[in-house]
Amino acid sequence: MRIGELAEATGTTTKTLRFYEDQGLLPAADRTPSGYRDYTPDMLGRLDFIHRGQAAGLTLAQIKQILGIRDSGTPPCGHVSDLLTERLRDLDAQIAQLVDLRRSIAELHDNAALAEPDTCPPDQVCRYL
Amino acid sequence: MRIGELAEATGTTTKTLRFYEDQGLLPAADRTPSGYRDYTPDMLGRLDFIHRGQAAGLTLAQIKQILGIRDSGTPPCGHVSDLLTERLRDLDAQIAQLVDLRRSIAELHDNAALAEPDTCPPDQVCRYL
DNA sequence: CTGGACCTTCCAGTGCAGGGGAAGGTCAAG
DNA sequence: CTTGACCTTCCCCTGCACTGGAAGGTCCAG
Repeated sequence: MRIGELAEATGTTTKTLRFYEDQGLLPAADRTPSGYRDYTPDMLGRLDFIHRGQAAGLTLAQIKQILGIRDSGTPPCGHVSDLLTERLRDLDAQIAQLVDLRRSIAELHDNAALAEPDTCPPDQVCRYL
Repeated sequence: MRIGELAEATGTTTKTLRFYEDQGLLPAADRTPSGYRDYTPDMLGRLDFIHRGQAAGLTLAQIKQILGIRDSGTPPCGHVSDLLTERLRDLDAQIAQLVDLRRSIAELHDNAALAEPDTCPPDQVCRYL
C-alpha cells in the first residue's frame, strides 16, 4: 500500500510517516519502480503499537527502543514493564506537583477575590500574586 | 546596578535578563556612557513578580500582559484574578487527565507483571501495551 | 600595560513531535 | 494531451524559555 493509504488507515499523515521512518521507528519502506514507498500490511500493527505507546505517554524515543528490541527478535515485555514502572513514578510525581500547585493557586485566587486593587503597591506589581 | 549584580540578586542569569528585555518583560535599561546596562533597584521587585508568576505556572506572555497593565498605571488585580481562574480550570483538567492516564497505565502494568513474553505475538509488538 | 572579569551584540541550538510549502516526478482518467 | 491527485526530496518553522558561544569592548587591580 502507498503512504497515503497507510496514513488514512492509521489515522495519521504522510508527513508523520516519513518523519517516523526518518527517526527510525519505521523501517525504510520498499519502493515501487517509480520510487513510491510501498508498505506491507504489518505496518498497520506497528503504527497501532506506536499510537498505543503514545497514548501511554511514552516518548517516540522510548517507543523506538521497544520496537528495536522486538525487531531484534526478543519479546520486549520486560522492558515495557520497566518503562511503565518508570512512567507510573513520573506520573505520581507530576500529579503530586500539580496538586500542590493547584492548592497554592487556589489560595492566591481566594485572596484575589477579595481584591481591593487600589491598595496594590505598584512596586510589587500586584499583591495577589 | 549592572546586569551581573541584578542577575545574582534575583537568582537568575544575565542571559535571561537580556532575554526578558528582548521579550518586553523588562523595560529597556538605562545605559552607562560605555554602554553597560544600568538597572534601578525597582527591577528587583519586578523580577520577583516574574518569578512568582512563573511559580504559579503563568507563561511569560501572560506575565508580560500583567506587567503591561501595571505599567499603564492600572492595578492589574482583576486580570490576575481572571488568569488564576483560567489556570485553575486548566490545572483541574490536566490533573484529571493525568489521573486517567495513571489508571490505564497501572492496568497495563499489572498485566505486564504477569508477563509470559513468549506468548507475545510479534505483529502486535508487545501485548502488554 | 597586561590580565582577567565583566560587559556588548548577534547567531544558533536545545527538546519534542511533527507541520508548511517549494520544486519536481508519476499515474490514471477524460 | 492535459488535468488533478498523488508521490518524491529538501529545508525551514512552530512553541516555550532559555542557553551556548563567538567576536569584540570596558574596567580595575597589580
